[in-house]
Amino acid sequence: MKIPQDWIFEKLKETLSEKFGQTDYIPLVEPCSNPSFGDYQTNIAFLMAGQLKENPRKLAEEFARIIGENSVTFYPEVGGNGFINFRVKPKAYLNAFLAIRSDPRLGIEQTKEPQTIVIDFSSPNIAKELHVGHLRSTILGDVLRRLNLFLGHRVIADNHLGDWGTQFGMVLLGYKKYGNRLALAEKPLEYLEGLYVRIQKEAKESERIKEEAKRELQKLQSGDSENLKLWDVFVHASLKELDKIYQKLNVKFDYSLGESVYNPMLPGVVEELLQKGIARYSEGAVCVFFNKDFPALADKPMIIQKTDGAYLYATTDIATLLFRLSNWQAQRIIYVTDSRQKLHFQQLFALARLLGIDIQLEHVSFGSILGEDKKPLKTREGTSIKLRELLEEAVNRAYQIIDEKRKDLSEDRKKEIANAVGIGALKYADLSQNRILDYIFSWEKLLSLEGNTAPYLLNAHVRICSILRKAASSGYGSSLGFTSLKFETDTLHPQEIELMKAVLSFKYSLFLAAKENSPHHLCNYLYNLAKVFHKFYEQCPVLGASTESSKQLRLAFCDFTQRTLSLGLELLGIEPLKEM
RNA sequence: GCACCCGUAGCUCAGUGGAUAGAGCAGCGGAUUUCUAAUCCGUUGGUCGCGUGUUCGAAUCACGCCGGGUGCGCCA
Repeated sequence: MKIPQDWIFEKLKETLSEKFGQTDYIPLVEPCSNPSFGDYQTNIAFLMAGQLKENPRKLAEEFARIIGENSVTFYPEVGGNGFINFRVKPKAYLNAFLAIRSDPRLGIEQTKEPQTIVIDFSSPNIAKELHVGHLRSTILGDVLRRLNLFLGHRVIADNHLGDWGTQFGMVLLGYKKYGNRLALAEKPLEYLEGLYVRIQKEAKESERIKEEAKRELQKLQSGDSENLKLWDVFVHASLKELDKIYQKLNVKFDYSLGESVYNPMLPGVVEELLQKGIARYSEGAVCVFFNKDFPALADKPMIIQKTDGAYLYATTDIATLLFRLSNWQAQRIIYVTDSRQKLHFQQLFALARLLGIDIQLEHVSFGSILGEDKKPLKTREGTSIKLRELLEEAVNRAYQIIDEKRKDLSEDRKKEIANAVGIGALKYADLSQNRILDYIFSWEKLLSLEGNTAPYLLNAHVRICSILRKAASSGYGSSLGFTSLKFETDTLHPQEIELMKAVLSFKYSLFLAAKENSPHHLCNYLYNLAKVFHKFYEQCPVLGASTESSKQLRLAFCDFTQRTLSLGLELLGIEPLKEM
């Protein structure tokens, strides 16, 4: 659906082609850098001036004259050296709002070119507990899944589990040496990780242990029935525990195809690459070299088979890529992993090109989570923090705040709210930051009720819900169905206009977040919307509005803002609480 | 050694070719018999790491330097 900003864009394009005979320029229309200039600005005159060798100011004035005053904007003003500034008529905002307000998708169309997108995220090594390091991939990937689904794509969320790697050699050996069926049944992941750590330590000190672990792995990979049986037990125990965490985080997958699935395909993959001359033997290992077409990878070969015949992470990733292509007809694959794997994905993508695969491949990388000392977040003992414990602490801290502020609520309700606020705050702290950067983890900032935080957004949502509840109890039902009244635009409060402007621009934040795989654009938008709403809330009484039509219109603003916040939070994987 | 990422207010961060660089926190000063103050308003605070260039215009692009991080043939 068209909003004033779209209208301005189209008007400019129309003017370009009809009056200037230009179809190449794409005018940039954005909110004015300073509100005193107007609502929206465009730099089109600068773009054209360069090539046409004209004075930008003169061009801008010509645009202004041609467009003139119209149903959407007042007469455009030319500012600076050639900016064209548009001031939107309140009536145009109101019309756009009224046209959009009953749309369940809030005026956002589904894409006309749906793609099949595979998102590879979370992807932990199993037989070990999830730790902080898994948090970013898990929630970032989940948001990308939600976002692309909402925009109308076919999305396949695939948890590429590390269920076949070296850790199993250690765990198998550990279990055979110190195994305890009861302990395994009780706390599977903790127990398995304990075994892993123990053997890893022993292996560091003893070559013999190292060899034994390696042998257990080889036995597993060559189909030894005892080891396979144990492996199966370990995997299932791990998955059960993992699911608990995913459930707490409200993260869902369509598939959880681990590395073991691709294991049978690996010899064929290597064989094919050798045959095609893409790979060759080097120092006993099979390598892919990227000499000519990929200068950045010139001296960075990709090893796909070790001297001892074993396959690697890279080999599995190639098999996985081929699988996703042939079984799912993937048109785009997004890998959500930390930025240290950048080189690996450059190699993988380059190899895909060598194989003639030309689908969209993206590495959505992200930085590390640091402690307040700017070093990787660790426990006091120096071990990595378990995700399970991090979630518990977030919820506990939220509970303490709620317990303090809401003595009136039942115990169960307080727990529910603490859960949503704690987990939401944890997710939001991560998502609201540019993913490329490392970020510094701070409980204080996380659960603060001020600033760019989940609790602040939730609070705005809660307040609106409270108004809507009160309205409903006095007969205003769902404001979606409210009667058609005539709304006077000249009595609109500036904050009402601000609020309309804010809710109408929701779609741009979604498009940007999806295009750049960066949810923080959506967070910034929602934060601004919550701020604008709070201002409106301070200055414009809703239930106590001076006229009936004003009251109903303000209820409609509340309703639409509520739905926008609610959808935005849901896309971020945060539960939009109705009270807190 | 080479490659990539980062450097913006005391702190945490937005802003990646547009006008006078923004927010939050912290600090200071105000507002509440509330549509939930879990809020709002005002205010202090900047050689955008440094230098040179490209451009009508640079925090943003190019090159060089400084500082921090990450990666670089048998880990994932």
